[in-house]
Amino acid sequence: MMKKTSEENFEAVRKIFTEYLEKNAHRKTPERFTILKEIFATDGHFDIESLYIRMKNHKYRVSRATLYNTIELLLDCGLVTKHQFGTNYAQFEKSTLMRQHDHFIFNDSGDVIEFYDPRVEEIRKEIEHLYNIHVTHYSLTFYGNTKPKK
Amino acid sequence: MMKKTSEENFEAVRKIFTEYLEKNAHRKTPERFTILKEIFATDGHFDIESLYIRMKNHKYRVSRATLYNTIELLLDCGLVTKHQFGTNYAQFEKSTLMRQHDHFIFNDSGDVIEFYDPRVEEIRKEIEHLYNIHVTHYSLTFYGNTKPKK
DNA sequence: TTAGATGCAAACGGTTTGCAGGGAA
DNA sequence: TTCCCTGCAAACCGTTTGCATCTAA
Repeated sequence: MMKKTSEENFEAVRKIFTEYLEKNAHRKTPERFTILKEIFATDGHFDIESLYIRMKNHKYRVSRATLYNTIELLLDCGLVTKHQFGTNYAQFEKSTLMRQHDHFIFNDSGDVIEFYDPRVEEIRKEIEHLYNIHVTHYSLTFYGNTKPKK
Repeated sequence: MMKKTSEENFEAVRKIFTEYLEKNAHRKTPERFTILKEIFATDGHFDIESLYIRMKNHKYRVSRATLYNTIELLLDCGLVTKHQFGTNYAQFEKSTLMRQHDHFIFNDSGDVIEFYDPRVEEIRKEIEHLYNIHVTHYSLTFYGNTKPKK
């Protein structure tokens, strides 16, 4: 089976966003799609300020207000997820089609390792059952350093 | 075996703080111990602003700067832990002698359920081994609602 | 045509910083 | 007496809001 090209993948993403906007009677403005494209053109985590600067460098006329506005829509339709890694500003991550994952953050550099562990899902189910609650989202983050040499 | 009174427990806490201050050549100011006392006199999570207001209501002369300063010391000696529950302000929790626990946050009210699950520790060990890293701290938080009635 | 979206700048709110005065050692 | 710590207020910075203008529908 052929791997999808990133263009094809982005078309799928664009379609999800388009349908979300139509369904919720939001306008399909060029700004919104430009922001979507910029986010999906880069890997890793980002914050609003760095996205703003990146778009400015690409000569796009955009305001922070619109970035915050659009991120909100992208969160709502699940194309982007939000993290608060212990700092007082939010970081974001484009959603991938790959499975759920968690994070390890290096204390000094802020670098990120992503990992997956099925036991988190088991814990979630047990918590839901135990307290009769419904989990909408969660966050598991480990913080630390590279292991010191012996 | 008799349960310790809260006074006895607080004496233990005061001692930890005192020894920490002495060991690190920090002054044992009355403000620092008043803040410690105020924090341990109340249950649940708190943020700096509510602690500030609480102390003002108790007619203590205290500044936000000193609260931030002192909280930093309390974090450093492990008497307080810091959380960032998806908001853009920090919340704190006095350390208990009980075992490690994690959190469930109600989306609407912000209310907190604490729970413990040993599998988190297993995940931590595996992550450390897998990536050759050392975990200094971590955060597992579920967010959600009460289960809707059928 | 019009209500929703945008860019800009000011406002907001939690946190940090600068500084003169105060007090622990 | 020293210099760390305090209270106060201003600065800082990520985020939100108000508003005139623009534009998708």
